[in-house]
Amino acid sequence: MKTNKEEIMLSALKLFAERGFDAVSTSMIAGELGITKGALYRHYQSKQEIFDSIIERMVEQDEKQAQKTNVPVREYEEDAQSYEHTSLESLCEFVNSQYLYWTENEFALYFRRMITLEQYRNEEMRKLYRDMLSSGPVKYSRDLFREMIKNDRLNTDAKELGAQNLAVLLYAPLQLSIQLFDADEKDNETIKSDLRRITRDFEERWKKK
Amino acid sequence: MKTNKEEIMLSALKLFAERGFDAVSTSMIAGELGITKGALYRHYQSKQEIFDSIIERMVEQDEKQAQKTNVPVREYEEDAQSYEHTSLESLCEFVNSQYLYWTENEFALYFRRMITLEQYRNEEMRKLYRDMLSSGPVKYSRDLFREMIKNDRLNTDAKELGAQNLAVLLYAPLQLSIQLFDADEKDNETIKSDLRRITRDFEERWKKK
DNA sequence: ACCAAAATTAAACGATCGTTTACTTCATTG
DNA sequence: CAATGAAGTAAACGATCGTTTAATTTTGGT
Repeated sequence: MKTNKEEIMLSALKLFAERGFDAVSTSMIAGELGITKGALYRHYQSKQEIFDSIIERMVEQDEKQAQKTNVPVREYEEDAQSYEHTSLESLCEFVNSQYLYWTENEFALYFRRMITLEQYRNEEMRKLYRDMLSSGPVKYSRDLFREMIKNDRLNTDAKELGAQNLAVLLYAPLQLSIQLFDADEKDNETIKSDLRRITRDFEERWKKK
Repeated sequence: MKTNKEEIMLSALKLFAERGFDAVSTSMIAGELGITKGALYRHYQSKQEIFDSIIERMVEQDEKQAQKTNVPVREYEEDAQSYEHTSLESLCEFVNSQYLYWTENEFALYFRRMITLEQYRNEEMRKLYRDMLSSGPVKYSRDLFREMIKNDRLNTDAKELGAQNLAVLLYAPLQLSIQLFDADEKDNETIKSDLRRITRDFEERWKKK
């Protein structure tokens, strides 16, 4: 029965996502894997190192995920060039793919819950939660809307409402949909199609006539 | 220096909201109050009892808060009568007052964070989180929209979109606004007025012409 | 000012925490 | 097949957990 680092990380992640880092003991992690806690230390130097490697893994995966989407990368490239070809359509598509990512990708699902539980602990965790799940994506799409307004890709109503509010209107339903998923996973299909309906409505409403 | 139950409850709540129930020790709670942990047990039988009394207190306060709003109470009264006089305007007002409640009422603010950290622990906590903060309010306003559609108080676009999606569109910006507040409390005033702008837009969009 | 009641302290309880140690079992490969 | 290193076990470490106990201090009413 050879346990590897990957298995330990996933078992620990699932427990951290349910109870939070401090509430999960090394015995619990080991128990989940059918080994004793001493054996964990053959693979990781400490419980903290397991946590750190989860973060590291997620940051990597998130960067890969960002590259796959149609929208420009989330890095701070002030280069306006990259924003130039963003369409309302691809932004809405991005929202729907984000829902799938945070609910159906196993690692992303549990990581999201874990970081939700750790967000108020210290500045580092708060920043991670912010960048990946709350104000980060909002700021990011606000910048895209700003550019789209400047380039006259949206209608006059959109210009009047402003980039920040547009970003909130687009991103908020995604956030709530994810929460509804957590409330009852069985509603997944309904939530998914409702979100699709809502983004279609969004697209229709603000596109240039 | 006479410590009372109220002080203990609030100190414990603030710590629970930062770290989660399991991660907070009785020594930490006592330390926050400038006493030793043994003294806590003159007021509460156990650490769990402190937690339980926080829940109890919040449920009471939440019922009071619900009665103060213009919208009908959230109880399961299938009595359609009570929904009859709900207006789009009062629903939007409700959303804005909810933002104030969950960010500026001290007890509600810390309780919300605490229950956010406990939501995945067990079915009881999940239900509490759901009822107070996620699918509960959505279902509640969905029912209101359903009744408003039936009574022909909304325009044809609203009818076509459906009560559930309207509820999501109304409630989601509130949820995200609260998250933005948590991300950076200094933005409170901006977030507040943005939310007001968004609900005004909502009202304008779906009201019967 | 005194005295009972209430509040607090310091110390100890067994349990469990994260981690280390010494020893045993397993799996691979030359 | 024997040997070698990795993987796992069981036990112990000191620290801290939630809780209890006994002694001490503080408080409030007459």
